[in-house]
Amino acid sequence: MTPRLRVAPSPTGDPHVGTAYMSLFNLGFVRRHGGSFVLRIEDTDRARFQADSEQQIYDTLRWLGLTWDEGPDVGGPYAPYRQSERLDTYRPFVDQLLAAGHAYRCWCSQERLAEMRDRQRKDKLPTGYDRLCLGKTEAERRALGGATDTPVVRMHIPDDVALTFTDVIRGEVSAPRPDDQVILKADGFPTYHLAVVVDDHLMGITHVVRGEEWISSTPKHLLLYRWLGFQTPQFAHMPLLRNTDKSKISKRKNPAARLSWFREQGYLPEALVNFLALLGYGQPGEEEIFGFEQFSASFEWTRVNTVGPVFDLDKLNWLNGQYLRELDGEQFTRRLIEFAGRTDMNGDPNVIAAAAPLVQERVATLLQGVELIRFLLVAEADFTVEETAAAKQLGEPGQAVLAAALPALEPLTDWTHEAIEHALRTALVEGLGLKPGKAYQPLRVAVTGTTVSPPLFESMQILGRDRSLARLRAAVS
RNA sequence: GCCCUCAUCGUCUAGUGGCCCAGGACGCCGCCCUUUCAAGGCGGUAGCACGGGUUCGAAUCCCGUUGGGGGCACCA
Repeated sequence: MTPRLRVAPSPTGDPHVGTAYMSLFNLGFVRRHGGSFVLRIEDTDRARFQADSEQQIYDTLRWLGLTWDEGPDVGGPYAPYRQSERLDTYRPFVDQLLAAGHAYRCWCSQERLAEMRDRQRKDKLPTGYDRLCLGKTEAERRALGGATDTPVVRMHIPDDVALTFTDVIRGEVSAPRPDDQVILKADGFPTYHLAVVVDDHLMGITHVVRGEEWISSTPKHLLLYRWLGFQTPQFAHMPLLRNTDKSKISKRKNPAARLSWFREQGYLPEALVNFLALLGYGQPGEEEIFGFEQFSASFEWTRVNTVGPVFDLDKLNWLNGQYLRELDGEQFTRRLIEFAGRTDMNGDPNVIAAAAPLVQERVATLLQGVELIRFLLVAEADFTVEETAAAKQLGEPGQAVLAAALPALEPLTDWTHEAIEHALRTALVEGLGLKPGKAYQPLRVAVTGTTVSPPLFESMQILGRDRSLARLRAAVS
């Protein structure tokens, strides 16, 4: 049997990093065993639906190279792959469950349900639907009050519902006893529970890979599979990615929960993939740096850990730096220019190309790279020197350095970093008897505006004679 | 509150009864290199949550405690 796995994000905002995490593990398994990876859009919640979100899902996943074999945009034998376009598909199954007595209509209003929950909470009882509508006709139910015109359909959970199942990551797992879960909402849309089971079956999904938070609803799904006569797939409940405080990773507490954040910050997709593969997973070998091919070649569900890993940006930064430095110069330059093009530092590509070799081994992200050469990219009128840097380096001693440096540089006709270095070394280190650090730092501040920059002489060469001298003169007080 | 689930350095992990007075990586600290910052090199800090068992022997097995996490929606 060739495996068919799917990832099923809902278009409800910025794609979540968890979507990439699940996709990576799905794909690792699929590529190893020669199966198919399916992308399905689960847009059954029209209250939270965001139109542009679906495109963002495609863009970020493609950026990471986690591509699917079937999906709404590429088609496939089981189309449509968007749940909102499959409403007619779900209806007969609901009717079938209703007819068999496995489901029933419920007219309880949201208000009544909320009150019921509050009361259960207060009485320290387990929460769950109290089955007021079970076995009643609409008229009988209406007589009791707290009813609405538009009923939902609920599962009728039997007393002997199976609470344990086998998970390919965790082994035997038991889950809490479910209540009579809604499977068809008042607006005619199915809930997740019905839709996944039906779609996974119809689409031939063999392994259901999802987050740990779904363990508690698996018994409901198992029941649905049985009632509908579907073969149950295998389950893999992945550990949840965590914030630093160990809570489930959230966009509110963690910028890294937003998948597009990594791109904005200038992370390399291959570094992110490597990092994600490291999370909650034993390494394929000694080496921590490896690509998707290696990950996939030895992929095993049993190697996935059951503890939710904290998303550690320090490690990602290190990894990204490693990938950045492994790039050959041309590649790095290309990526840096491309990245700059998406920021407000969209400067002259030739300048970026000239400066790229100076920053490649100094930065962890492309964003840092662009920021480091900002002083080369800004319009001269917008150039400013940081206040704290000026206060520190452009005082008395700094002015002496400037006074000696300017006459040494002004006569230079050969504006190369070698010539600049020679002139400055002669004038400052030998002439004034300064240590190199003391000698060059004021110039660095004057020319780059900060105390941290790429190498000074090369920077001045790229900046050019006129702009360099102008900035040095401007720093004289 | 109820149910489920998990537990090795700060973080990611190796470890499946003796090879472990626990190994690697990131971070952190120190030194070297050095025009700043990085990168690189060298060295260091730090952990089996706790308490009982089982066993000749436990990080590894069992029980309990504590702690963490998740779920308990007409959200996924």
